[in-house]
Amino acid sequence: MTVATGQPCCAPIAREPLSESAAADLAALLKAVADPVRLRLLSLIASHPGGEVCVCDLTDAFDLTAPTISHHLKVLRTAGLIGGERRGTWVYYWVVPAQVARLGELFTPLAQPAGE
Amino acid sequence: MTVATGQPCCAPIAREPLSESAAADLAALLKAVADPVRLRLLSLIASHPGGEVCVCDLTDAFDLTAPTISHHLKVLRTAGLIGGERRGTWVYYWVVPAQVARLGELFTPLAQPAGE
DNA sequence: CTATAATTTAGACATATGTCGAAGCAGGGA
DNA sequence: TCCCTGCTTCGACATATGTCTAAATTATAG
Repeated sequence: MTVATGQPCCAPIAREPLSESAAADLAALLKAVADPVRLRLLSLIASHPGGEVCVCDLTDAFDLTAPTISHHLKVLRTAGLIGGERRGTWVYYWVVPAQVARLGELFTPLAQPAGE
Repeated sequence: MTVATGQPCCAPIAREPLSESAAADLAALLKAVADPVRLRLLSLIASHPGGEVCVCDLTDAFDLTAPTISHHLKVLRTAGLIGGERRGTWVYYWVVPAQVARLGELFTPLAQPAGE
């Protein structure tokens, strides 16, 4: 009848129907990571020792032109998932943990379907 | 220096660079939820007492035609995020927790940037 | 000041995606 | 049997997205 797990019960998504505006907001965030290249970019940046990566290193990891990588980085940045800064000749990017965490929280404690 | 949280440290995405195929696979899953309508649909289904919802109830919640709702449900279903079945006159849908959990796990224990 | 290297911006183009109206397919009743 | 209701499939269409080439921008080195 009631939930069997020790969870605080239910991801936001399962607790109550998402409002139209919350859905739009979250969908925009999800769109930013719903691309193979951007997922890999995010992973590359997040897993890099030091937490920062030079664009030059990112470009080498793909079979894509620099403008394309730049475009994807901009999408991630606009979504607030990464931050970036120019330092001399190179530009460095790092992840913004709080924003990435929003994605995780959305689905995580889902587990059981609502009623059960 | 080392991570300060009690976390098992780092979501898969931050532990090591995602492989090309893993990224493609996960991006497909994320694409399925990276839409305001589908997010709301998933939330409506997940939060419904009983864990099942009739399509007729879903259609009423949106300013969209039935074919469009049907299309979105198919996308969610193809991604394995929901299951569905016809029972007499009506068709019911429910969420598949394991698949939804994959999304949460991807980002959840991220927290700190890798190196720090 | 000019040349070179690292990124981003701009513009173009092909493909993918969201939405609709019309038609097709069950099931349940008269 | 015939029809009506609920849902899906089909085809069309406008918009969004990913990628490229060419050009602009910013910084360092001669």
